[in-house]
Amino acid sequence: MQTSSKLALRQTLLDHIAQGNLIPGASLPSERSLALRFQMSRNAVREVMQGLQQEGWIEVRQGGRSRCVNRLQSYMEHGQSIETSLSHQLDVLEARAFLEGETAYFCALRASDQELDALAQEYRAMLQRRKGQSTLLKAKADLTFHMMIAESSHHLLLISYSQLFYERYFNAIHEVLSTTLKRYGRYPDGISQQHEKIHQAIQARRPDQARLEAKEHILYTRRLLEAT
Amino acid sequence: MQTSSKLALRQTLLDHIAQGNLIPGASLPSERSLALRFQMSRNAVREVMQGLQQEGWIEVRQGGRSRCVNRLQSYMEHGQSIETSLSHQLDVLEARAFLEGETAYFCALRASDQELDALAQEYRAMLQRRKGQSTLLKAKADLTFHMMIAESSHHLLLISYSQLFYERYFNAIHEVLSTTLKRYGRYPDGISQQHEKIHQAIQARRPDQARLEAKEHILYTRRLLEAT
DNA sequence: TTACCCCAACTGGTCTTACCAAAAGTATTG
DNA sequence: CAATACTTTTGGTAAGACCAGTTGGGGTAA
Repeated sequence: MQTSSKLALRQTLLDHIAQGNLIPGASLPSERSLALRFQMSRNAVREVMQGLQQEGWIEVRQGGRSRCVNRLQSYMEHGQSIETSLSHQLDVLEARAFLEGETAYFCALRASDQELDALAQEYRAMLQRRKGQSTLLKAKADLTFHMMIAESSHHLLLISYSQLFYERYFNAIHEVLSTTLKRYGRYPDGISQQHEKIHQAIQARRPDQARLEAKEHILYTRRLLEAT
Repeated sequence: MQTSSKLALRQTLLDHIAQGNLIPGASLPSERSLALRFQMSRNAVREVMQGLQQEGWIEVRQGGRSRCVNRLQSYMEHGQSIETSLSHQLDVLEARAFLEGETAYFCALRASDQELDALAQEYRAMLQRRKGQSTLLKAKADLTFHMMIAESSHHLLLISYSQLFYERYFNAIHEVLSTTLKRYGRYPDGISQQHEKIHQAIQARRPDQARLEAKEHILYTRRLLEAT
């Protein structure tokens, strides 16, 4: 009976990870609370956690919370240099186009109602904030919006990839935005409209439409940069 | 302090395995005794054991003792059919020639004095028993002698390999012995002499000599079979 | 307001004790 | 000698206590 509890706990946690409820970096419930919820001793919980840790799913530190791990990390450990060349930025945007399309697709498909509400709220806040702020903050707000979409996709691979992508290529993305803003003085109408279209498609739960809009949005940005 | 104990215990066990003191199939000390010996809680011991189990070093069953595992097992899981054809038997003997040579070498090099005594005792017993017994028992006695040499080699890879070898190819080996005995009516003098030479070389702790004799011993058997 | 620091609560790490369940060993019995 | 029943041993689980870091919030000072 207790052995099945251990398996149940393990499976539950793995499911949460696989389904994107426990995204990389998110903290797991404490051992004590899990023991309580699953009606098992903390001892048994620890053994499950240790197993998951050993398999590279979670990260455990004394005192701190246990965290879900981004398993793609090791695949990105090559080449620390973040290129700022034009060709590299174009490459980044090409990859991002695919990524954004898929995350938008799965977000529209899988996001919970609460997540959609939160997304709408963040979107409105982004519109407000956009009026008078530094380029850096605008870029951050932009990324936050896109990251929320990614996190609501409940797609482990996409979430992991997005995290690393934004972490690693933030400078490149910021550069693009900076260049674009410098040229137009403000967000081009195209970009604002595209954000709006993406958001509407997601809220309407139209996955294919969301994918199309998101992909086009990035490719539009790419064309702007390319025209330099 | 306790963390270092865990690492120490883990390293100690792994060392014992690597050095052939804990051969595959051998049982480990109980959790309670290890906790006592290493001055740590049984809890901590269990975590170490579980780690080793997860990495495939040991096998744990409730009630029974924990056992060291033969990690080569999975590499030998192909082809269940034990061929008794001549060509296959010759192949087996060729592989065995190398194996016996190496085990004899490391046995002469690394065996403890107690192990050499036990080997001498087994050798004498084998000589006595050889006089009037079934072919099957003679084959078993022969394999026991060779297996003792392998176990005294303190060479994890050779021990693991020998175990699987004898387990899997016992029938083939028995067949060879049976054919040989049928033809000569008894152990050929060559074989007895070779056993004697191997044993003496090991007891004299002359590794190269032991390897030479052991290899020659098997190749001699192989030639006998080949001459069929 | 902002930045910093400190302390209480929280979380993982370990130890102890007790009891259960399965295997292994031992004595008994046919 | 073999089969059986009993006892011991061993791993599995639980509960409680305490230690050792981390976290986060409130207070203080700049």
